[in-house]
Amino acid sequence: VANLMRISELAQAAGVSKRTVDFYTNLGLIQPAQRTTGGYRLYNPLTVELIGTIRQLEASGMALDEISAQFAAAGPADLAAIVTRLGNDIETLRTLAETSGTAAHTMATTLMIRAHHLIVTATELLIAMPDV
Amino acid sequence: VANLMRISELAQAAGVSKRTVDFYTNLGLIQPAQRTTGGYRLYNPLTVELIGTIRQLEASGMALDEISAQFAAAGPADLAAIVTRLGNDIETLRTLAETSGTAAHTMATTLMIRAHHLIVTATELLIAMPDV
DNA sequence: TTGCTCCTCACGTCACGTGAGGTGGC
DNA sequence: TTGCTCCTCACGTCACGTGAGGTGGC
Repeated sequence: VANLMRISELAQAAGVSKRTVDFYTNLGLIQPAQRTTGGYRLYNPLTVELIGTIRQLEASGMALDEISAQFAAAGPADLAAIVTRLGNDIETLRTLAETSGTAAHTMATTLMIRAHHLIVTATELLIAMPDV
Repeated sequence: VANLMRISELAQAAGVSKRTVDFYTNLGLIQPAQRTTGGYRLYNPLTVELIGTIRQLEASGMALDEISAQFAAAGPADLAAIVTRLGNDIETLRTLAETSGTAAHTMATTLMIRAHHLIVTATELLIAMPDV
């Protein structure tokens, strides 16, 4: 196990404060790969990406404890099933969109933009997320 | 204009406290259709549904000021375009889903479930939202 | 010694309300 | 008068950090 990072290196590389790394560690969102005999945390460099992922998820509106719960989640959920269901529901929405009042239309658009952000974030995760 | 409601009727019908109706009114999220000469607010009964919509949007993670901004938004956004884009991006995600690690898979599933909630909410809006 | 780290306790900020109390309409 | 309403100022709670300060490792 080479190249483990101390907190300030990690913070710098991830673009957050040391305090935030400390905070996330205490929440259990990230864990040091090991500790020195003196108790210094030593992080796997992949944690840099993991922090990036956490920030993305936060920006998508997930609370830290939800993110934490997901990282701890046991089995692989059925992503394919939910994606299929999503596709179907979008078809429903598409037809509805053609005959709706403007106020609802505007609100719905906002929701769909948010949904789109989530989908983009999920895609980026599948492409880039380290399996820490 | 018949059947205007006072604050306690509205609160009761919408299932929120009078204080909350007051709060939303002050934020401009809802408006009384008129006021009595003494200043009592009189709300359109459709406001009951509107409050329901607001609660749904809140539950979907929208902040009140965003909801407010959307109600105030001018033009009809291009819902059809964003829905189409969403559909395309879901196709991308579907193919990715077949070859992803479990950690990313689990996170992505969570995001998709949230996206699905947004889509369901948007659909319900298009079906039910009063154009207040 | 110097600068780094850990830990803990407290504080800061923001969103979303809620309480209370004085005021006037009904 | 009674109960309703308005308004305002303050407080409560929770999430997400951040500050500061004492401690020990490097």
